[in-house]
Amino acid sequence: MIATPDRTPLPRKFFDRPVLEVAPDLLGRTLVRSTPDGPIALRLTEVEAYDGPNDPGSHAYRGRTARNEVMFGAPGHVYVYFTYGMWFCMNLVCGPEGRASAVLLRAGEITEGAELARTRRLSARSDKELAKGPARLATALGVDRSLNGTDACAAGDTPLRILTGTPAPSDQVSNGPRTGVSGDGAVHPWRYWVANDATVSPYRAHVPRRRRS
DNA sequence: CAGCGGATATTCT
DNA sequence: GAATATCCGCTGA
Repeated sequence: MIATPDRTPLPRKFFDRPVLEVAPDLLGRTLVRSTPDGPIALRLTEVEAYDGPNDPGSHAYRGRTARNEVMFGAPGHVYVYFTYGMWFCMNLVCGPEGRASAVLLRAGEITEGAELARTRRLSARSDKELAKGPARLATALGVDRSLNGTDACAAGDTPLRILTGTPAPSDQVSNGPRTGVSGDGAVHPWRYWVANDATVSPYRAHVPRRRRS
């Protein structure tokens, strides 16, 4: 069989599957962010699955709101949320439509456009840290709320798409509890990462923080 | 290196 | 009012 062309975007049917199938299958794939200043490419090394109605850790667990409405739409679209008053995080909506499941993109290795990513991540002490964490990943790629609802499967020079590429071999994929998730949602081992990869973010258990007076 | 406080939108109570 | 799918800069070992 002829090798798949490297720049082919993943089709919508890739995302129209249960989120627990899609999440590990995304590891090793390349995300391309096209900007007026040039492209940035990222090899995904860490993701987390959120399964709408069955998942207390999901933004969609308590139903549809203005913030999470993209999760209830078609697979293959980008859900961007703003958190802790400062940061953006990006997800890819999975199937079936209406289930409100999505994969949070937590970390990756910048493989193209590192110079551009560095200008957005001035605090990074090495290139390994450019996208080591979900908010860092979104910052490095210049992703904000204006891209919420973007179709990652559309043809042409779109702002965001995932290339077919080659997934990480399953024997190199590890999984465990999700980062920063509390309560009943913490029991699910739905964080997936490429084993022994230096760009994977450190695990942090959920810690409630006292509010300032 | 570990620990902790600050920033403060969005949602739920 | 309180918690959260986070990160950064400072403090002290």
